[in-house]
Amino acid sequence: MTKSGTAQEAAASDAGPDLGKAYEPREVEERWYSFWEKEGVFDATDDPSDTRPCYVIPLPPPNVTGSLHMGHAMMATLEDVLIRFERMRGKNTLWQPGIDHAGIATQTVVERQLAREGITRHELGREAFSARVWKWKAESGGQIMRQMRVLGASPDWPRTKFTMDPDMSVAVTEAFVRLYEEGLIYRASRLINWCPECRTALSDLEVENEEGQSGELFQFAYKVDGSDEEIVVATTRPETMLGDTAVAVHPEDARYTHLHGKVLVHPFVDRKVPVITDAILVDPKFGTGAVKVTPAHDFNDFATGKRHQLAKINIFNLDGTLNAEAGPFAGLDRARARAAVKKALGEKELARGVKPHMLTLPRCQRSGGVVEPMISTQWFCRMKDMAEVASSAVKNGRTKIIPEEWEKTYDHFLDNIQDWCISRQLWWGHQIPAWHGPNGEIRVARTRPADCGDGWAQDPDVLDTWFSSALWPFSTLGWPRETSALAKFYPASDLETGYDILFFWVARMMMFGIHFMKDVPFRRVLLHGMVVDETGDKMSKVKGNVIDPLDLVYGAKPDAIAEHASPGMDVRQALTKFKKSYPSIAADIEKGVGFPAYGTDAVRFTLATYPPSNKRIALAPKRIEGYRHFANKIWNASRLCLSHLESFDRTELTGRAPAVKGFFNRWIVAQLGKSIAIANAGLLAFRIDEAANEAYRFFWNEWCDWYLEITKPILRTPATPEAAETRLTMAHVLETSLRLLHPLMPFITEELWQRAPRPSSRKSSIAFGPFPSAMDGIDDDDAIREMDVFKAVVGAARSIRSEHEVDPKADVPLSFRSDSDAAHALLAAHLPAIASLTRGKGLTIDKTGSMREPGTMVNVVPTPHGPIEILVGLKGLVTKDKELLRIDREIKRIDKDLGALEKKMASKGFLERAPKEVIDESRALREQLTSARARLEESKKLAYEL
RNA sequence: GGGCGGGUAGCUCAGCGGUAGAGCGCUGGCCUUACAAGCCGGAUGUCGCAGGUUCAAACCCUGUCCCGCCCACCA
Repeated sequence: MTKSGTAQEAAASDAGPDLGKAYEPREVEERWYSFWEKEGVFDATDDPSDTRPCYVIPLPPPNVTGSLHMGHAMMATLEDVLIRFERMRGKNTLWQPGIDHAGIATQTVVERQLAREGITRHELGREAFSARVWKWKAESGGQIMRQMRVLGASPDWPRTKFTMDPDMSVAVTEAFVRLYEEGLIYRASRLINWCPECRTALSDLEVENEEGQSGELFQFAYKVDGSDEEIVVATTRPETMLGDTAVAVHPEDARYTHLHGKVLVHPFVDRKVPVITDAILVDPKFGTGAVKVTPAHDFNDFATGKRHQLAKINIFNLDGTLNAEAGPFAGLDRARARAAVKKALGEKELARGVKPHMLTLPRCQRSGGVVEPMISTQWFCRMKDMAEVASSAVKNGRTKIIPEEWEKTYDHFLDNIQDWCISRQLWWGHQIPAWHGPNGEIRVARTRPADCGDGWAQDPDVLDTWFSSALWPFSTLGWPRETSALAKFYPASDLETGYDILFFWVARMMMFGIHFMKDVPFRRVLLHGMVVDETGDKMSKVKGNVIDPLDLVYGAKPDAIAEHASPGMDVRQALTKFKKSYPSIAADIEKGVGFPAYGTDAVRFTLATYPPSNKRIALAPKRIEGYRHFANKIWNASRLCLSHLESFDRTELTGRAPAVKGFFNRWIVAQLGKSIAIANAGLLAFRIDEAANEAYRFFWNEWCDWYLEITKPILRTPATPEAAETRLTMAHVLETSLRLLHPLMPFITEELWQRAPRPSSRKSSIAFGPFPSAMDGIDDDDAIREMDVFKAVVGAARSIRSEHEVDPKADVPLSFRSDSDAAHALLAAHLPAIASLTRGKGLTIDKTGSMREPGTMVNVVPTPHGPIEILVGLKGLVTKDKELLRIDREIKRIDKDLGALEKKMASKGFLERAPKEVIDESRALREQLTSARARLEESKKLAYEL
C-alpha cells in the first residue's frame, strides 16, 4: 500500500483483501460500480458556469421489452470506452440514457399476456389496456438498464428518459403540431403497407423483403366479352384477380393489337375488365406480355390505375381475409383464397399452366407476417426537403459519418426517400394530437381544442415509435423548453450505433434535428457492425446461436447456454445447434465446461478489438479467453510492481514523466509515450481497436516481457540509486498504463490503481483521469532503436540455446563480434542485463572473431550498427541432442503402448487382432531404436568434444 | 436490377505500396519466488482466381468466381 494520503488509504482498504495469485473478475467487479456512482463519476452538469468542454453521446434507447444481447454489449462497450476516455480527458461528459416504448413489440408482449388470462385488449378497453402496459413496464421493463451496469457502462442514470414519459410526449406533440402547421404532415388515402397480423400500417422501412423464395407464376385466361377470344395473364398472386380492374398490354406488342379497347369478362364477379395499353407497366418479354391490374393491392398497379383512372377495389379485410368484394370467396384468408381461385379457374377451364418463379416476399419486421398493400387513410410526413438538408449536412461535413463508406448508403436513402407513413393502428404509443369532428373536420392541436366538444373524437391512431426516437437528441434535454441542458448538450458530439438503424433512426434524427433545432443533432455518426456467430450467421433464437453476454461475464454451464440460445428447447438438441455455430468451443461444451467466467473487462476488451469497418463481427469465445489471460497478466504484473513499491514515496510522482537517466528506464518511458500517442489517436478517430491493440502490446510485450524482466536483478539490491530510479519509473509506468487501459477495462484498472502509488493531484477514482497524454511519456527514439538491437541480440542468443537443447539451468559462455564501436558500447553497457536474460556467463565483446572454438554456434543479427555476431560456446554443455531426444520420445511412446497392451493381455475379454504379434513388433522396434540411440550418442559425444 | 463489404496461417481477425502479423490452436523446452490464465524457442500461408500499373503489390487498376448485407413497385 502507499505510504501517505488518508483518502488513498481509505480507498485502498475499500479495495478488499490482499491480491491473490489469480485474477478473480467477479470478486473485483462487484466492488466498484456502486463506488463510481457514489463518487459521482457518471454525472454530467448542465450548470452554465461550468466551463469544461462537453462530450455528449445519446445512448440508443433499447426497447423496453428487450433484454441484453451481444449487440447491446457491443454498443455499451464502444460508447462507454468513448465516454470514459473523454471524461478522463477532462470533458463534461453526458451519456444520455433512455428506454424506447417500442410500440408494436410492447403491445404484442402485453396482449400475449392477456391472452393467457383469456381476454383481449378490446374487452379491456383502451385506457385499461394502457394501464396494463404501464404496470408491465414498471415490473419487467427496461431490464437492459440493469444489465448494462454489469458491463460497467457509465451513463448519467438519473437523467434516464422513457419515450412515453410526460415530457417526452409533450415534445412529440409539439413536433407533430409544428410539422402539421408547416404543411409537412398531412393525411391522405394511399396504398400503404399493411400487416394483417399486427393490424396496422407500416412504414416502408418496417417491411423486410425476403428474397429468393421459390414460388410459381400462375397463368390464366380472361375471355373477351361476347367472343371466344381470350387473353392470358401471368401472376404470382392469383387471389388478387378478384380485385382486377384492367388487363394491360404493351402498346406496341403486335400479339395483342387486335384486343386494344376490348372488354373482358371477370369469371367470378360481376365486372367488366378493359384491356388497356401501358408501356410503363408492361414488359412484353415477361410472362405472357399481358398483366392483370389490381390497383388496390399492388404498388405498380396502383400507379397504373392512377394513369388510367381505373377503379380501386379493395378485396381484403384488415385481418387479411377476403371481404364481400370477393364474392364467392369472401371470408377466406389469402392462402386459402389462392388455392380456391386456382381451383375455380381450373373448373371454368381458364387455367393456363404454372411456371416455377423466384419471388420476393414482403414481411412485417415485427410479426413476420406477409405484408399486404392496402388503400388506407393515414398520416404522412413529407420527407423530401428535410432529406435534402440532412444529406447536404453530411456532404458539407457538418456531420461526419465514420466509417466513411456509409455516407453513400445514407445519401442513397435520402435521395430516394418516400413520404413516411407515421400513423399506426395501435394503442400503445403517442396518440395523434388530432380531433375529428362530426362532419369530417380535422383539428390538430397541442391539447384538445375547447370548441371540439360533443361529437368530436381524438384520432385513435398512435405514432410510429421512430417518430419519438427521431426527436431523442433534443427531447431528452427538455425541448421544447429552452433548458440549460439543451443549451449545453445540443448538438451531441457522437452518435454511436449499429448500422442497422442508420435509416430508421440516424437519418431521421438528422432530419428532425436540423428542422427543429436549426443545427445537426451530432457532429459525428459512428457505426459499428452486427455481432454474429462464429460461422458468420446472424444470432437468432431460431438458429439457436444466441449468446447471452452475461453468460460470458459470469460463466455458464452448457445447460444455461442452451437455455439462452434456444429457450424452451431440449437441451441436447439446443447444444447440437449451438456447437455447429461455435465450432471452436464445441469440445468445451461436450466436456460440460461451457463458458468460464471471462469477466466484464475481458468481454469488453474483446468487443473493442474489432475494427468498426467490420460489418460482421463473428464472435469467437476463444478470443475472449485470450483477453481474460490478459486481465490476469495485468493483475500479476501489478502485483509484482506493488511488491517492489511497498515503501515507495509517492511524493516522488509529479504527474509527469520522470526525468530518468538509466537506459532501460528511458526506453520504457519513451515506449510508453509512443503507445499513448497511438492510443489517443485511435480513440479520437473511432479506431478503438487500434488503441486496444496498442495498449495490449505495450503492456504485455514491452512492459512485462522486457522491462519487468530486465529490472528484476536491479531491484534485488534495492538500496542502489539505480534501483531507486527503477522504482520511480516503475511507479510511473504502472499508474499510467492502468489509466491507459481504464476506458477499456474499467474494473481491474480501478482495483489496481487504488492500490498503486500515484501523484497527490489524482482524484478519488481512476475514472476521473487524466487520460495519459504526451506529458506521461518522453521522446527518445534513440532509446527505442538501441533497445531493438538489445532485444535482437538477446533473442539470437536464446535461440541458439533453445535450438541446441542446452540444459536450461546451465550458464553458457557468450561473446559478441562486431566491427561497430557503437555496437560495442551498447553491448558493453548492458552485459549484465544480457547475461540475466540469457544465462550467459563470461560475456566478452570481441572484434576479431578469435573467440570461435569447436562447439561454438553463431547467430547473426542485422542492426543499424551493422551485423552483430552472437557466439555461444556449447562445448560440454549439450547434454541432449535433438535426434537423441526424438528417439527417446519414441521409445517412451512404445513403452507406454506396450504397457497398455500387456495390461490388456492380462485382462480377459481382449478380442482384438493378434496381440502377441503386435507386441513382438513393438519390442523389435524398441530394440532397434535403443541400439541406434547408443550409436548416435557415441558419435555426438565425439563431435562436441573435438 | 443497383449499392456496400468481405475472401490473408487449422479457426477468429489485423495489415491496404516496400523483407507476410496477432490471439486461439499446433509444437520443443522450462513448475526460473508476478503470472503454467505463465516463460523461452519453433513450425505454419502460390494473401480467392486471371491479367495490368510499378524498381517493388496482400495492398493500386481491370476482369472474374464465391460469400454476406442493404436498397428497389417488374406481373
